[in-house]
Amino acid sequence: MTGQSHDPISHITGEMMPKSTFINLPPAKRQAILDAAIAEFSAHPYAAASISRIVTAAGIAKGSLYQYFANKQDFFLYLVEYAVQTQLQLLQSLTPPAPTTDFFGLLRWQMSASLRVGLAAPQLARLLQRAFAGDVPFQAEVNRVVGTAGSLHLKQLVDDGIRNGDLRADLDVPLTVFVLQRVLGELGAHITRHLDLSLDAVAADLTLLDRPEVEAIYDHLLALLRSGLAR
Amino acid sequence: MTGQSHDPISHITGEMMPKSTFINLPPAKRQAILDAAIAEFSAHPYAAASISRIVTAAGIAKGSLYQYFANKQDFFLYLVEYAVQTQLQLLQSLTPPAPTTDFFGLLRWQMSASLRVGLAAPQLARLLQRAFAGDVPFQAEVNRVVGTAGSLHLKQLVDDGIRNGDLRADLDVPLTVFVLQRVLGELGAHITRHLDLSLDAVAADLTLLDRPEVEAIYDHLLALLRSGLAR
Amino acid sequence: MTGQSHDPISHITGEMMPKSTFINLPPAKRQAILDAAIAEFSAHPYAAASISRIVTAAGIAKGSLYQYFANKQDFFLYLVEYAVQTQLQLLQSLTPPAPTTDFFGLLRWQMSASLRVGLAAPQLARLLQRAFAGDVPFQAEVNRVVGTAGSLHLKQLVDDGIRNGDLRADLDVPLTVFVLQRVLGELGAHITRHLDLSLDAVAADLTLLDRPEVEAIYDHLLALLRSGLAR
Amino acid sequence: MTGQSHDPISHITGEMMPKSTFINLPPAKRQAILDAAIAEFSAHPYAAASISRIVTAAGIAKGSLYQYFANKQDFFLYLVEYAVQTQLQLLQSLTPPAPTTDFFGLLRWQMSASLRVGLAAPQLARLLQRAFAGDVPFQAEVNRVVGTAGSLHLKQLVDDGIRNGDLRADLDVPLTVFVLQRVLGELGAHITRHLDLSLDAVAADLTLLDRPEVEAIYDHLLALLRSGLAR
DNA sequence: CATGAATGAGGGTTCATTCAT
DNA sequence: AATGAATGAACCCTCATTCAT
Repeated sequence: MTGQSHDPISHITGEMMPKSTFINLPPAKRQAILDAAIAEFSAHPYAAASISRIVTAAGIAKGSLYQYFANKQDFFLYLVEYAVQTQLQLLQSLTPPAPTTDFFGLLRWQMSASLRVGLAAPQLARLLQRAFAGDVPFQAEVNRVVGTAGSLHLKQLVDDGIRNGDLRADLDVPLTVFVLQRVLGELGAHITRHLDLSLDAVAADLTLLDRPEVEAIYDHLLALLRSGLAR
Repeated sequence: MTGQSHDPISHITGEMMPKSTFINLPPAKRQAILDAAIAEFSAHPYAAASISRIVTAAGIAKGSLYQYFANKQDFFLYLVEYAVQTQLQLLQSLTPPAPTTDFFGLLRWQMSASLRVGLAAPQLARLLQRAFAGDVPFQAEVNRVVGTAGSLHLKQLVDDGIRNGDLRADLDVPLTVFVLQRVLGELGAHITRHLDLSLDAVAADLTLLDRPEVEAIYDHLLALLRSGLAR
Repeated sequence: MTGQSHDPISHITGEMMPKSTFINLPPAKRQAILDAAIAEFSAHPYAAASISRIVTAAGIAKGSLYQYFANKQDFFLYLVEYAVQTQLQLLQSLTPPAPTTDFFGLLRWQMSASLRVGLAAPQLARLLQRAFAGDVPFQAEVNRVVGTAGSLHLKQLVDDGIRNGDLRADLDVPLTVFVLQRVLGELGAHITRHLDLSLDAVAADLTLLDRPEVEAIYDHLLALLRSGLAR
Repeated sequence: MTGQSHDPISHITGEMMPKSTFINLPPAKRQAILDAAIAEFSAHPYAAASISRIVTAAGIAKGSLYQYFANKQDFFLYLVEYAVQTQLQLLQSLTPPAPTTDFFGLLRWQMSASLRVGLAAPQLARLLQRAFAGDVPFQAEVNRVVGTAGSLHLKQLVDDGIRNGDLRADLDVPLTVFVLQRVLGELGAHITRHLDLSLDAVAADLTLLDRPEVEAIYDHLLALLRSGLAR
């Protein structure tokens, strides 16, 4: 496949795709650019991230980047999309739970999985955090690119839990999803902080997450969500 | 020498306070500067916020700002501190709950209070969010300035709840504090989003929070935290 | 009050004035900037003229120019205005004709005067030519700055000529003004070309225009305009 | 080697012709390139005209253009030549005047004809205007390409007029040609401006030029040139 | 012959900070 | 103490041209 003509999709999906020139790049070069860009955009807020530093780190000419992407915003949106896709792939590479698992079993798997995904690619996670933290002047485009992927998945989980009878039927579903999102989203940060681990250390050795202290935190959190705080 | 070179000394002396010149300013002028700065730093990420726009809006000379603060970072840190103090004052101005109230009663008050505080001064809230969202290249200094104010207060609440017997004695206290922090921190956003209110509308008319739907959300969240999700 | 309040004056006067910073510059420095800018904008079309070359030639920092003018367009518009004013002053410095001179006498003086003005400051003349030659992407602003100065003066001349009885009463005045404008506007170019003079040579020594051949051309042109081409 | 470096050889060999590759192109493709280029170079000053936009609009590869033409200047010079040729062809396609017509009759036909030609192909006219307005950094080459075509024709007309006895024998011929050139060159602009017509409107409907007001302007201008301004 | 990715100098502009007044 | 002009590095982006495929 050559694909050197104009990409018909880009007209439909708007400016969130790289030009075909980037797609057709030798994988090693493409990855070098991605690596440099992810490092830069995860280390600095969007406004402070520097295209110049990226091209220097990637070893390409500045003009080349503008053959691949229309502008800084387009570039960043592509990285956001790439980060989402990569994280989804990471997620799917993990051993899924048995299909018969109940809600809290699934939630436990979800905890471990999102932790591992977040820590396996901490730069991608940081980049995505930035994309949603009001860091960018084009929040709407970010949302359009990412869609509601994250919360939709959780909503499905809760809906199924109610249907299965695992959860109370009178739950405020949006509120429940909100709580789960907020808690799961930063659970990794809590654990690393609480166990005095550095993000880098964990990223370098994910087996640090197999420690019983971590399992204990999962258990505590599950107990809290399952039965509440009250005596 | 010109430019944005870092002063190595500032790291040693730890400047985070305005010089006395700012303290001694006529209150009206001081407030004009604060207003302009808070508007700018809440509207733009730290890196994109412009000193030039601030001094223009405040009607002062650019050089004057550098008589009051060592540099942009020092200025921002002062604003963070100011925001924290102001929010604490707002909090203390609200009718406190009866001292005999139990943990969940206190928590309910806390929900309403943090919502009102966040919405009464949305710019300050936004600025603080930015300060913690990795927006700034001097995260450590931010944490040093703010201290553990927020979570300390919640820890106290939980500790008391356990002591009073309102809460289960086997709670993982740091984990519980973490959950409460995460949930309370964005509860306002969830409510405004869920009830289709705009932040500005609520900020303009805090009585919108007196609607029964809001109370219902408090109730649901309290029930969830008290008794958990399980049937 | 805070925010990015607009300067109320700029809305009225429009962006065609330098900031006061330029006005207050030491005359020598101000002139150096003007000289460098006029040289650049007369030597290159607007789009090809380089701010970088100007500041280098003027010996100032690039940022300084942006303290004086809002942007390239604003800068250029100021130069256009300056060129018009300077040429008017040059014009007024020439010995005016006796007040009783008839139309064709006045026209003869006008020929000589506009020639001398155009050649005394050939860069300004060239810059103004560019400003009207569709060189700039903001033609409307150029016209607003310059106004109808040039053609108004000629119209006055023609109107007076008709009133005095020097000219036929049935003239199409706008057409006549158009013809005079077109012919006078490039008369200097015709003369230098025809007499094999270089613009620079004439600019360096205006007395070259005192040659009888030049006077002869005036006479021929006057005769042509007075009595037409027909035998 | 990259960049906009000048090829020193091109000055010697005087490339102003397209390479044979362009001549041998399928007519449809060749015309697409010409159309795109004329649109671009008539819409933007030479320095601001973009080769990238041209190849995009023409649907060809950027490199292909450099197979046809040595560089931007060479390309532009070819377009100038093409514009001149095309306008001459347009001119010859108009009903010529009777061969016995006198000078002023021929001039009247010339007025109408140059108006129609200029308005029938306004982009070509605009491009030629730019080529002569000092828009380009290679004025000498432009003049060499176009030659003295325009003024030669007028000179012929004047010479014949004198020989026929239609014109005064003591005319300064170069001056007369100069006057006619200047007046005829912008007559279209004067008429459209004076009659409140837009260039586009006239270009779309050339019959707008058949209005009696236009004829009246021709008559006035002829009278002015024939008998002069004096009473 | 056609292609279009690669180039890097150069474009205009903004920035936080300094310092002479 | 207050000023605001001066600075020049850094910003994002565009350009005409080349050359390996």
